[in-house]
Amino acid sequence: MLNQLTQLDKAFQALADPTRRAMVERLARGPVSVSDLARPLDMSLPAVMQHLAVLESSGLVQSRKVGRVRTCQINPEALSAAEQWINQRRIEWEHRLDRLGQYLETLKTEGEKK
Amino acid sequence: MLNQLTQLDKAFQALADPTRRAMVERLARGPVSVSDLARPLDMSLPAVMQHLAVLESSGLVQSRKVGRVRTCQINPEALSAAEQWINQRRIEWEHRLDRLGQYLETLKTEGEKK
DNA sequence: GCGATACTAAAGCACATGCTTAACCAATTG
DNA sequence: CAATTGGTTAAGCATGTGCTTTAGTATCGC
Repeated sequence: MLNQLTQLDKAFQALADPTRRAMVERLARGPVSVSDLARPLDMSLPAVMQHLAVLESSGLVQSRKVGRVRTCQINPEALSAAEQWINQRRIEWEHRLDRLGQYLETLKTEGEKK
Repeated sequence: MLNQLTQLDKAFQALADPTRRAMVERLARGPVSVSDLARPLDMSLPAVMQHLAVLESSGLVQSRKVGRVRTCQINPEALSAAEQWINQRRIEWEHRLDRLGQYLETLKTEGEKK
């Protein structure tokens, strides 16, 4: 719960870039090699490598090299950590609205008693 | 679905900063004025204003000024847009694993027939 | 072994980000 | 109306980000 905050920083920052989101979208359909990952992207291979490094250091993606080809995979756990942070804020907000609604309802019925 | 990509960039980028996440956490518990929002944060008011500007341009937060006090509120729609993007990638990945599992299961029963 | 393939490492550069301080304005409050 | 409170603007600066190019180093297929 301590260093995890830093992991959230990294996860959201990784997802903030459209190129990296495109990479994640591709990886969600299955593991791919670096050069396959790079093929549809309009930039140099080193640039893609740098994006991959960001994704890996955020924990969103893992990769391992076999022979000369590095294969990348999504890590759903890191993905759901980010998802849950957002989810909790939304839930919290909605509960607040519920309580507010109940309160207003109380005021209303109190008013009717008079 | 077109400009929304840019909105996703902004939403994730907004959430990538721990100060801004702290602000969102505070706002999830209810609307607050700018100076109340700033109070627990260890930085100048202008710095907080700049973070607020980022949150607003991402659509995650809305604010309006009455008299001399600006009150900030969370916008759950923008929050859930980001949440859903992540969710879809995770779902996609899990479905892939399901299909893979079924395929392996098929291979297994095929093998048993022999 | 030898060329092609698949990455990797390093340096450099333009632009964005996250602060700061120093004014400044506009509603309240006494 | 003067002082305070709550917010805003602008400028400046250190550091970070997203590329590029150039120059490698390991495999792989013949």
